[in-house]
Amino acid sequence: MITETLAQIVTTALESAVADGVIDAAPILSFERPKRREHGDWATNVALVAGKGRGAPRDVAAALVDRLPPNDVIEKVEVAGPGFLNFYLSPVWLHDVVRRASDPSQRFGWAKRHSKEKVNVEFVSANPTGPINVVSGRHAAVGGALASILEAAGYDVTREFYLNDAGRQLLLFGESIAAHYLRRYGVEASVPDDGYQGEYVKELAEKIAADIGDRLVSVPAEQRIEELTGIGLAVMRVDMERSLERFRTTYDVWFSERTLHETGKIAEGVERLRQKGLVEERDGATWFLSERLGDDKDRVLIRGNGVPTYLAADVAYLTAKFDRGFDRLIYLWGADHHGTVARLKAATEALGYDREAVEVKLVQIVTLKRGGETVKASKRGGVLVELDELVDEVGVDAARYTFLTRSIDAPIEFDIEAVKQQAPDNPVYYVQYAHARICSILRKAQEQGHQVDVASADLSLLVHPSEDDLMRKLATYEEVIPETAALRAPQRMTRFVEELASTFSAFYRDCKVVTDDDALTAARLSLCVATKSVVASALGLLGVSAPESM
RNA sequence: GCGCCCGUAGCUCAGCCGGAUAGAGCGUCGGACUUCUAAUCCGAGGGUCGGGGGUUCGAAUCCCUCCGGGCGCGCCA
Repeated sequence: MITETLAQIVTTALESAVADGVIDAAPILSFERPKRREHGDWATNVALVAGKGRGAPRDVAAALVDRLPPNDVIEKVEVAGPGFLNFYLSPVWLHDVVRRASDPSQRFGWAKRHSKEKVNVEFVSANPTGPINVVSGRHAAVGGALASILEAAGYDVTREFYLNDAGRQLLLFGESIAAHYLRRYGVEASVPDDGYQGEYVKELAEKIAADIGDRLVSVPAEQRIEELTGIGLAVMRVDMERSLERFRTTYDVWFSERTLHETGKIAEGVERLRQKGLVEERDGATWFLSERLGDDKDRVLIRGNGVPTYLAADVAYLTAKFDRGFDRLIYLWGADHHGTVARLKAATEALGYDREAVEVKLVQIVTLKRGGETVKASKRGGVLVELDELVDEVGVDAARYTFLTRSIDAPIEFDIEAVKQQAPDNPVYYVQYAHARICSILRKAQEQGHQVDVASADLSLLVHPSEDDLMRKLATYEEVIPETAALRAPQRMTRFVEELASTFSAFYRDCKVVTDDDALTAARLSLCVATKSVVASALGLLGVSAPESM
């Protein structure tokens, strides 16, 4: 990457300046891309930092310029403003970018060296007691994009869904199905007050009845509920997976909470904590002394009735993940779960793992609205906006893109009517249109007998400011991937691809690609191919399609 | 009361790991299609970056404080 080369050059100058007593020590060196074109290709503030207290950062900057070793990268250096060093690079590096970017098999922008770090990204993990809703859709879009971007940044990533297929919620779900099932056969029954009221439960019960008939009507209630829970769970599980796949969200692992209970892992986890002296029996329950490890208060692991809490399962699950060899666990949780982060971190430390290896990203609330009216999404209450419904209305691309332009820290007000209405104006189409347009140009070039051969094209013909801008924008992709991954901020990728599309549009406006000038046409076609490849790559990481025509 | 998040253009939001003149989309107003895709482009208008204080050569960005909004503070998940 060009910044590495620049860093080497400037470091040499810094060392020389230290040796000569111009500055005391070489500060941390960083480069940034100036917002304004006249500030060069890359800038650094080292002189400002190193000159601190010495009064004249500009003098330090000038001294550094004098000490830059000879090289074939930097075309010009200027000392600017309070003491910035602005570097203007030789166009050769941009040509190199175009060549590398134009070949999709080279995966331009992706990490060259693969980290050994194994990362587990767990996201959505919704209760399997109802269809995937719009809120989970945000998690699916963000988690999936984040996982892909981490992969591009060189991590070994596993996408995981934690299936809460145990516990009270599931029982309530089973009881709710059973009530509808019985009523279907004329037996009086009602859904528990705290059960699942949604219409889909009735449909589910009827579907099951159609499959298995009335054989569960006359069996003991306990058996009926157990069997219906199992069948209902399996149906919902398939349904969720299908909705998520339709939303271009796939998983490597569906991890069942139930297996933790059945294999004794939960009891083991409690024992491990007990051995650390962090478990205490109190009021008939088993407590984790998490307050000692930074939590607000101690937490119950095993209730008085012998049933483990969600935390106990989390402890076992945490262990299971580390046992599978992961170095880092990223959890995407709804912001309403932030209160449980401290206990998970406490458990991490208690079990002897690195606190920092567990990273909980809180995805802020999605407030659902429908025509201005707030709807409280709740599976149990029966009010929900299904992801499938959103996809039916606005399509996968627009839905994903809408979620991916926002920071996970930003609460989203999601008015489904407004989103449907605005769908045609969604910026995603702008980006896709740019891609389709490039494809159209390439088709036209081919019709006219132009061959695209980036290797032999004379890229030094690309001298128009719009060509220059486009090459520079392409070059930034190499920083966008690692930055987006490091900040866990998929919206950066969305912004980037939008800017790239916009920069391409300016190029399209100013520079006719297919002309009688064969050499220039070849150069511009190369730029088109590179742009197409980067747009497709970025959209791919976001899970958005890149159409050949629109 | 305590904790976490948010407050930036009319609306929805980027920018926040300190940098040079704060951005985008939508909306509004005015322009551009015999042209490689007008799902586009060009231009205009629009801002006490919630208020105040501090740190710094430099603050939308870091710290403190206040105000406003959201979420959470269970032997629920």
